[in-house]
Amino acid sequence: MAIDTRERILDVAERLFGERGFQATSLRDITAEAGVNVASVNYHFGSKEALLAEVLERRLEPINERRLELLDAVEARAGDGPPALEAVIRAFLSPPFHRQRAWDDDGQGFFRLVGRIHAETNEDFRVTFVKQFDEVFRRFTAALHRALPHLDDADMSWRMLFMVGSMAFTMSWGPTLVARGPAAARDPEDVLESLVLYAAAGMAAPAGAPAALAAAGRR
Amino acid sequence: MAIDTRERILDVAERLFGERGFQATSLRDITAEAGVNVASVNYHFGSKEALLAEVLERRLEPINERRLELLDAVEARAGDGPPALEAVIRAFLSPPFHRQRAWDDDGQGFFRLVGRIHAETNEDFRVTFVKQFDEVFRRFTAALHRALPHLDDADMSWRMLFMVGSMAFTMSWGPTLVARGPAAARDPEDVLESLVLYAAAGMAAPAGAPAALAAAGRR
DNA sequence: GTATGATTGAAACGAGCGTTTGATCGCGGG
DNA sequence: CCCGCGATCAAACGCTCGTTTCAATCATAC
Repeated sequence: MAIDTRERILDVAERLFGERGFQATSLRDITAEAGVNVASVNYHFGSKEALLAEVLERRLEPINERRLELLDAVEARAGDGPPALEAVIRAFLSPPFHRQRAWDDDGQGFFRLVGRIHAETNEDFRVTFVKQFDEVFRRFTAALHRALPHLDDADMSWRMLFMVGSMAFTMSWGPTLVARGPAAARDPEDVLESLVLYAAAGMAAPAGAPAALAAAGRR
Repeated sequence: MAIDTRERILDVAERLFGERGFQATSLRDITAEAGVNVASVNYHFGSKEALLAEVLERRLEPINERRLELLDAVEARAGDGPPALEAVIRAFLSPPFHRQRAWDDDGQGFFRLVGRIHAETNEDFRVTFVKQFDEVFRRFTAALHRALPHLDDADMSWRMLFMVGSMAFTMSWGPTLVARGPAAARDPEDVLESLVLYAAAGMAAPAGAPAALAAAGRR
């Protein structure tokens, strides 16, 4: 049919990967729903894995670009001083949320996919996946170090992992939570704001006592 | 062979599900490595899905029991007053970590599996999975409400999702992070402590402004 | 020692998977 | 007009999957 076969495949794949996961979605599911031939995936993308990579890249590239733009603005505003913690965190967290106007949007496919992708796939894919975030992580780590000089490298690494975890989990389970607990239903924009406040407070928490000492004190 | 076929299958399944994910692990992988017949999985457990359920239950039941025990102690200590926030959070977060003495432990299989399982599987399984946490969630929600009276139901739901997200993500990616970034390598016990501090600070963050108002103010 | 019921074993089943093939279509340039 | 080529199609390939079958084996109670 053919307005653009490639684009149709990418759209459907994004949604189905998000809904069911990568492994559980077959190329036949995707192509049937997109109204194209099975062979077209391998013709246009080469393989199922390559399709996943392209689905992710199509969305992640603009998101990571936007993150860096926002961080540039925050750092410019800060001049030589430390950047504002909350602003740095907002620069990191807001871009993926801004595709998601409502919880049942079309964007939901990608939203959930990003949440999922962190837990699925094998170790090799993780490495490839992480590489796409290389610059983003370097820049944000540096900015956060300036905003939070009391944290050492290890503390910072773990806290960033905590932050990304909250984000990924929210993207993956948010729709489920909203669908089942009416009390929790809120604008995605408000959830983002809530997440920014939470992460900023967590990041700014006092550093834990050094390893061995703290452990000895507790036991 | 045969000390206990059931147990051997559960052990190997736990590790492989953790390493590769549920869908990506075949019963033939599991049974070959356990040195048992393929048919024994269906004989002892009924199906692959039922095997997963039992793998999870074997570990989660004692973990959730321990969580409630610890919460009982915290609440007893608090008497009629509000329980200590950090203690409540530690009661929730510490049990799954205490199976994990080192990052390359045998316990790692389950550790990573729990992280993975939150993002894998289909919507139906999620519902079943969540039910196992019903009491735990109710009890901890109530305790946290007492410790943090300034949060409404929606705020609390989302912040608990954030907390669980940090935990799950740490369990899933912690080993990867440690393996690749030597700076981040720390005792799991210290990472737990770091996570408790982070989550307590995040939970205690001021409540966001009401939805529409905050949005209007920002835009 | 033999009957009995639980467990294990080798083999096969049918279905679904990702991928490949080779014919066919549609269309813009010579 | 038709040639050439990218795009599409139906069909098939080879493989792996979860599950089932049914005979062989084992442990136990009589």
